[in-house]
Amino acid sequence: MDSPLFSFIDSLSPIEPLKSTYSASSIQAYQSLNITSISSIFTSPHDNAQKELKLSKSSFAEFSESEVCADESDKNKPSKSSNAVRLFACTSTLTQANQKMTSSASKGTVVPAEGLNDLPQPGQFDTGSPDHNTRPCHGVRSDLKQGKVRKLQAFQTAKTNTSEKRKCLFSTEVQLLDGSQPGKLNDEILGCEWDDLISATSGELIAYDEDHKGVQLAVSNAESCGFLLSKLTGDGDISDRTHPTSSTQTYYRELLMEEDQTENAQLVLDGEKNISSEEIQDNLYEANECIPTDYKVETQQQRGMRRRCLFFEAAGYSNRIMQKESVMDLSVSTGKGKSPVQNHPNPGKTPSPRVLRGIGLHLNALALTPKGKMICQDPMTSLVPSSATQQDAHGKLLSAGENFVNPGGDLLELQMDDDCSAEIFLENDHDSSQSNSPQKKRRKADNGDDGEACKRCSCKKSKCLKLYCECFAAGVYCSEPCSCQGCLNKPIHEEIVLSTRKQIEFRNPLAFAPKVIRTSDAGQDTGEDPNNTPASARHKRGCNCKKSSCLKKYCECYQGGVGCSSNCRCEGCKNTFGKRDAAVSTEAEEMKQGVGEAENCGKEKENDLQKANVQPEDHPFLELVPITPPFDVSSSLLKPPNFSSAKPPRPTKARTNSSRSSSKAPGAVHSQKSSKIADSGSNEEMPDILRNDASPGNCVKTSSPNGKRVSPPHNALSVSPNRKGGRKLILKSIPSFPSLIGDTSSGSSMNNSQSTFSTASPLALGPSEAGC
DNA sequence: GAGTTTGAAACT
DNA sequence: CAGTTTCAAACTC
Repeated sequence: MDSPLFSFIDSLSPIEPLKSTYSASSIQAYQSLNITSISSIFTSPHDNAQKELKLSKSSFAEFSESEVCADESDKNKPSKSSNAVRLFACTSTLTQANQKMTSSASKGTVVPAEGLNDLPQPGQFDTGSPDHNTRPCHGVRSDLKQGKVRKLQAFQTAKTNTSEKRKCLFSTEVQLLDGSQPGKLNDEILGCEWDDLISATSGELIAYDEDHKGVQLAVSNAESCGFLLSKLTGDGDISDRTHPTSSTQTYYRELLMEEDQTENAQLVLDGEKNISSEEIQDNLYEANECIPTDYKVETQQQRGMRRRCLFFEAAGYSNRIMQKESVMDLSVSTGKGKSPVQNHPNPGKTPSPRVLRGIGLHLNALALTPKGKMICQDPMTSLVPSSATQQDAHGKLLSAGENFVNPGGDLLELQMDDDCSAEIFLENDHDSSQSNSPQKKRRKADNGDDGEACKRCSCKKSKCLKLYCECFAAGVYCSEPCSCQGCLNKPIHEEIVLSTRKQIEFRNPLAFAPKVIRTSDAGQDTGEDPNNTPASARHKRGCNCKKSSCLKKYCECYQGGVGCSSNCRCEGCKNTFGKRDAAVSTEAEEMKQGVGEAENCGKEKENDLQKANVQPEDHPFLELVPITPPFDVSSSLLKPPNFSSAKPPRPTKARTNSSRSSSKAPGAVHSQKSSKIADSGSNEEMPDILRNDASPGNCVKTSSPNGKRVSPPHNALSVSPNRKGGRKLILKSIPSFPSLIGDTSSGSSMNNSQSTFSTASPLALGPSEAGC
């Protein structure tokens, strides 16, 4: 901070305080933002990826050169709005040179108007071509990141000028452009700058970056954008800002600390407060941001992934793991470890944030259906921090997957999609999605192995604004691969999409919730015993199959790789993953709790056997299924609120749940084990989700939510007295989740933030983002 | 690739 | 809330 650079920068930062403009715009953006943000959220990851790619490649180069110059000049003068972005990039270059800029909060004002303006104006980006999407995303993300950045910066005390930050953000691009710098930049990369920019927008901050020549922020920004969107949508943002959760703060602090903060004074900026939820999210992403330039690409992809991927959650989870374990890798690449994530002593925290991102529950469901395919794609990207090369990323992902116990299965799948993600995104970015092009799909399929990996719809009458549309249901924007007609599920129509989403959610709060809930155990189980996993997971609503005997994809349960449960109203159920009767019995047992355990065991065993027979061979996904838990986690973040508000989609389920819940205590399942207690009847679903979430992180595994069905025998957990051991377990997981998120703040804080989000933005795109 | 089947989603 | 219609995916040929 103190370094001459600082002073130098300060002198440089002629950039006028765009704050006002920026802040105003930013604010507006936030407020209105949701739309943009939403779009960003929904925007298919593909788009983002594309944009990023473009930027990284051609754009960067261009920017780097022309813009850089401009940047310098810009530094003194606010650049043009449109150019702002580029300028940022340029600035990034500058930043590279000077990167360390500290702007005090007071300086925050310094933020270059241009950049700020630009950033704040997501709309501009959006309007643009497919690229727009990316840009907007950046903007959004930048905003999101800003929060993070703020935190980081704040923590760092470093005060970077918004302009600088902007630069940084773009710098990442620049870096990309400049092949030479990447290495250095990587080190420097800090999402911070972006964050700073964002923060600047928010007005809070000031960020500064020190050395971070390049800023990968852009990448993180994209992600952050998603968060922002979610935040925005969620209102939570504001609330969060106003009331930063202790946990978040702590988290940020830690992040900051981890990063370079040591270098920078640990000042807490005003922004810190503001950071709150957003920051949290950002933090989550931060890891990504932090990731070295190399990761940038991946991160970008991740964006797309997030949006799209159902596995989002899983990805997030995996990311966590990745970060934790792989963090080292990242740090290595980055060299400086500025990325909080990497540095984070507490991997858990960082991961948790990501997990939060994973919010997109829907995705889970989708993911399930795709069976891994989808998962593969996005998750991969999302999971992978961002390695220099995708391949690396893959490797990382894989590694990450390995690391993940539960997610592991997911990870595998994720890997698959590298191709898909990249290509798809690229293609998707364009609006073409609407245009019917089965070919695209094919392509995806071809590329992704699983054509399904990438979600694509063929809607003709629904305009992709109904749950009929898989993309929409998954919380992702339609992309090129889609062969839909009259598609309105595009970033350009964010508002429409959001409003529609809200309507649907209003009608059915769980509409976008993951259809299949997996117990945390599932992952483990799957890993260990494929048989169990399926059992663990259950379709929330349950199916209503009559002719398919729950043996075809028509059956959502089957499609999701889960057995039918008491919630199902199917006739002649022959679900290989678990028959309804069995499920019912299991539930009954659960109801009985301890009492019927023995019986359940027997039944479950049978089920398991069946499953075992079927699953392994027939349903690879089962493994995938475990993924859901992670998603759930993320989803839990978003959705919990929703759930709270949400009405049980179907009374029947609710009923069952309620009955179950009765035994369980709502909410608070702070301790994992306590989770048992926790199940609140009301939240059964939520709990499940949460459970899932928690599971990944915690031990969910230990307890098998699945318990219901899965084999109680297998898991003592199942034994859980409560009607559904699995669920109980889930609850447990929930508590754990919070803990993961922020040890400091504790789950509660997290929960709050989450809840706010969820509530705030029905869209939540979290999912989409998460989505991947 | 076209047509049919299926069951969820949406509507009444 | 129940019944019907609409819709798009899944499936079949």
